[in-house]
Amino acid sequence: MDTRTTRSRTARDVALLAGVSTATVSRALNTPGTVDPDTLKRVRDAVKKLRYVPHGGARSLRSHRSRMVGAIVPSFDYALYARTTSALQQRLGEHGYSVVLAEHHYDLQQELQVARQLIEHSVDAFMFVGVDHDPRLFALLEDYGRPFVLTWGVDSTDRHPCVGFDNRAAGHAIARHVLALGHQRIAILSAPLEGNDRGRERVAGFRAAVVDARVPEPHIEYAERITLAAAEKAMQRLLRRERRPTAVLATNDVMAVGAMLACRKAALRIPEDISITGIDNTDLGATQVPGLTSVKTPIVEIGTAAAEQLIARLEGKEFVVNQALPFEVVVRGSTAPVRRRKETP
Amino acid sequence: MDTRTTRSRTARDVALLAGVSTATVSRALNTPGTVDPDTLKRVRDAVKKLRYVPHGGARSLRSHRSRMVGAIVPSFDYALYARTTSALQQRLGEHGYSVVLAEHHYDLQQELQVARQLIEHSVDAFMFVGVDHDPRLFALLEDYGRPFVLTWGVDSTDRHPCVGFDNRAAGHAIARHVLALGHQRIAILSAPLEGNDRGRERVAGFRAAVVDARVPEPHIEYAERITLAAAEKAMQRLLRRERRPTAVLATNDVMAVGAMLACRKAALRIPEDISITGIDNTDLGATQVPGLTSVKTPIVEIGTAAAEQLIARLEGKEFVVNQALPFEVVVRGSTAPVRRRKETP
DNA sequence: CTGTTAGCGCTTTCAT
DNA sequence: ATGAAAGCGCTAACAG
Repeated sequence: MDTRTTRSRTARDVALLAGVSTATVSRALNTPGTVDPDTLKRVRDAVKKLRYVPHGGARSLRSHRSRMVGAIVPSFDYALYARTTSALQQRLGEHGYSVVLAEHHYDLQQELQVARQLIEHSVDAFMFVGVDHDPRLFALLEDYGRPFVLTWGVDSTDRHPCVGFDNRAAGHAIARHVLALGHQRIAILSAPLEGNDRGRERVAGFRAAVVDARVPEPHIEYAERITLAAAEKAMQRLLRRERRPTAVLATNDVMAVGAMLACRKAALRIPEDISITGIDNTDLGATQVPGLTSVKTPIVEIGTAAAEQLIARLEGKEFVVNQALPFEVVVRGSTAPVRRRKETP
Repeated sequence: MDTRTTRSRTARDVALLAGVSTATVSRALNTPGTVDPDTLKRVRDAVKKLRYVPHGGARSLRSHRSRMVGAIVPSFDYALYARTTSALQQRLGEHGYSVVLAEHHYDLQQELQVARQLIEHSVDAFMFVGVDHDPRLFALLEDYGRPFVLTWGVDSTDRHPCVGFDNRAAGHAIARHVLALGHQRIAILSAPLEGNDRGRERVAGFRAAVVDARVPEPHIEYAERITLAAAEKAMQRLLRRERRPTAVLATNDVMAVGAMLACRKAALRIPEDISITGIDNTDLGATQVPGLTSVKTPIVEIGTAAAEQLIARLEGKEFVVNQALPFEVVVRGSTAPVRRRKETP
């Protein structure tokens, strides 16, 4: 018995068995239409019999294409980017592409590092989350001629292809909802904003709406990480301040649900004592009691559209450079009209 | 300007600039200890200057190693496997490995298909979820000499390396908790069990505990998919049956929270009218009111341990073949002692 | 439609 | 410690 760790068959083995040349094996596999049906069958039988799997490395070495796409996301927690990636993978899979996935934990340096690693593994194209990145990342991609698509945001400067939605507008929309309910003492509960342009835009949208409404400048409290525990702590800090807000705008659902947890522990009633909003419309928020008012963002659609754009580009077809997908405010029980001043001490 | 899509530099370019041979460039990169410090510096400078990234395909073609590991999971939804994979990636990343991720949506045929695709992309090793797989999968892995680790379960037959926990024991433990509260009319709310040995084991554990307690055989209601909506529907079917159960054991937290949603709509009080349990101890369950009683499973630990096992094997070191990690019942407000018969019509 | 040939970029002997 | 040379498995270019 052969004891080597890898004992793969090669195109030569298949060629020998089928009585053809390796070139014909290659054609049978890649452009079956150009091969005689009889020959094709013999090759396919040989492939099956030998359990032949071609060597992608050799293929990409020769053809400069690997049929792999890299997806680099901030984090897999809370299923948000995981679901976008899942949609991406699904659509790309239909076209014979595999997806190589990596996280950078909101560290744009690490993002660059990881991208380099994936270029080394010959991925043909990239999906990134967010529009702000290390300039060296763009230089690298340009250098190695790798197409890419930025997601979860829209590039206002139109410099790079992207598929996402207007995070600022989303923040603005949900803040408008809260303002329309009469709230004047509004606070913002934010995820860390380093390397997180989505969060920054959302906060900017919140503030713009509040300022436009001539309501006092909102206090911003930052959580140390995007986790329920960190959000809860930040909310507790917020509640310890002088004048408690009547409404809290959180930059995403995790922050918002963390805020809800803090309110429960502080025996504050939602929405009677305080209104809370999230963004992203996750199951986590939707299943709370009361349900979390949030913005439904195009989580899955982004993945599908990004895949389609990349496929188009890789196949040299036309594509829409800048795609802004729609979002929608979803009102649930966590927001209500503000109560009379005297009732909230 | 060069208009080719890929204009990568090669080891030759680096060699020329550094005034050495390509062999030395290779050594400088892979075994820096065997190269003269001066030469090493010249090579490294050249690498940096040219923004040289080696071609992984060529490397794996020659060296039979790609430093990529494939992780094939059922699904990214609900962050469960995503978090395991995240831990896997983190640990593997520290050792210079990248992770290629793929889903199979509980279809073991597709799993086989995807594995073949990843072998084509030369991944060095695999992580799979669950212990039951298509026999052809194992044949393929054997054939191509790829080490693998099965996760999220333990292989009772000891045939394959695995890192997980005893799902049957987990189901048994939480069922014991419910039985100890005096429940006698117990129902099981199950995820689809096709291609899902974790679910099957959990259900088996539930049943064993119930049967041992000489309590009537539990009715099993199946959801069509692992989603909140499908779970809610299944629970509604359960509630329409003749004698409503006083406790429902769900095979995971998503099923359990879906059950909670159905109870809310039916105006059933939890836990006064009905007790509900999950498994996996997710944030989704923990943040419900009342909190979901569940089993805390080693979600992250599985990923880390799987990574460590694979690294050990890839580096030819000793490793523990069969790792069973601990779990723990977490009691929250969704379970309570059964009420007197007459109070539940 | 099919075979021959060359070579992608790298690592690995084997020399020195 | 370094270089020369061979070749991993595949596909593209060219001939027939």
